[in-house]
Amino acid sequence: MAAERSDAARNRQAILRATEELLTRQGPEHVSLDSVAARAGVGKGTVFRRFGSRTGLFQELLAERAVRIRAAIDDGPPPLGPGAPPRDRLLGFLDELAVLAAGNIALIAAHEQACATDKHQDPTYQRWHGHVAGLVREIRPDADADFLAHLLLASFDGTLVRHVTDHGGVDRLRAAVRDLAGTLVPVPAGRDRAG
Amino acid sequence: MAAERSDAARNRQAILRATEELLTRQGPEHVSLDSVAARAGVGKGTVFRRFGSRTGLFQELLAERAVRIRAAIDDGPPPLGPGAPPRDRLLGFLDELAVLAAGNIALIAAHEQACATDKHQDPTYQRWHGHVAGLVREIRPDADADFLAHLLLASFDGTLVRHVTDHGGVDRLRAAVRDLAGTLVPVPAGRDRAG
DNA sequence: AGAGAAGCGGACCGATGGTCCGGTTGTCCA
DNA sequence: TGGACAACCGGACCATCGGTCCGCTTCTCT
Repeated sequence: MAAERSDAARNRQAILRATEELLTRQGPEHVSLDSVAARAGVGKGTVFRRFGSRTGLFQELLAERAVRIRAAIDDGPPPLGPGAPPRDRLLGFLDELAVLAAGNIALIAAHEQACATDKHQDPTYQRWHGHVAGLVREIRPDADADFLAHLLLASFDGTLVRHVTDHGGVDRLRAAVRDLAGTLVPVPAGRDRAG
Repeated sequence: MAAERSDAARNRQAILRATEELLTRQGPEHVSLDSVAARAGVGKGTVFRRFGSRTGLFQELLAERAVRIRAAIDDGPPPLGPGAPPRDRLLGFLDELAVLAAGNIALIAAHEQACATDKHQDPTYQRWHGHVAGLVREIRPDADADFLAHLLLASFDGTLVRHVTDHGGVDRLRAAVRDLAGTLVPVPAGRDRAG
């Protein structure tokens, strides 16, 4: 795993930026790898050599956007980072994801489309799922944490996010997710959130 | 809207059966319209004339599989049909969907893939969503019923269903969905389901 | 039986993801 | 500084797939 050659690194960046740009400019369905290559000013072969496939490209782009959250969870301050009560960590994490998703709808949609068959194989998704499932399991050992984690993450499905934020903005999504997770995961002791 | 010509009706059936067959025989991704046409013994044009598009074909196939549930909800006996308490109707409906989904994984997956961009436009999905959202709204007027309904239906995402039923069978899915909906939707008065 | 509409099939098209290889460029050592 | 080698580049090329089109066939109705 020697370091990338300088031209290779430059091209990788060019491709990523070009993809971002095209994603925000037009619907995610209309971003073909030809157009990405053209906009990045590289050959199509270069795109595939760097990212392996359409799927790989969007996976890497998502990973890049999610790196901040990842760091915050692994060793950031509470409530996201280790140390806080599991329920707080869960709600905090999902709130971060809501913001991320709302701000990257096109990317999310493209990512889903590209990963269609093997959605659960994506490293970023797996990390998210592992984190959520772990927290859920901690709080509700009786529940099907694996399933619930997948379901909670389904809140950030591209179509759904677009639909929700179109009528109510980011805050509607955040509120809905908070309510959802808050209801699914009991408060350790005491009162629940009254509407 | 005169009745279909007899050869047209025959071909429609042939196409639907061929699609079913290919879906169960191989992965949903590998069912191309060429192969459907070939297996049905008709020309490709016929497939498109009947169903408009790949999306239309899978939508119609799903509608056909769901017609039983639809009838049960519109004017069947409780708890699915009108008359039962909303919570019972909701849990009953979701349980039916769980069984349907588990028994038609390939179709569900193909349908999702085909409807990728406009998942929420599918008539069957809209009907399901409307039903669920209505019931949720009835029980929890304070909640974001629209969002919750989409999320509850996300339990039947193809990838998820396959994953869950692969490790635990239909019953795991049914139990998980029952627990999920049961938790999200409060019991009118009294105790909740322990363990 | 005959006429006209409805339907048929498969050649054809454009787009797209993915591959390949002859030529180019960066890197590293002398 | 120069040269040799590996890594990399680009874009022509390929296969597949959803979707269209139109000349020919078949059903239906009188």
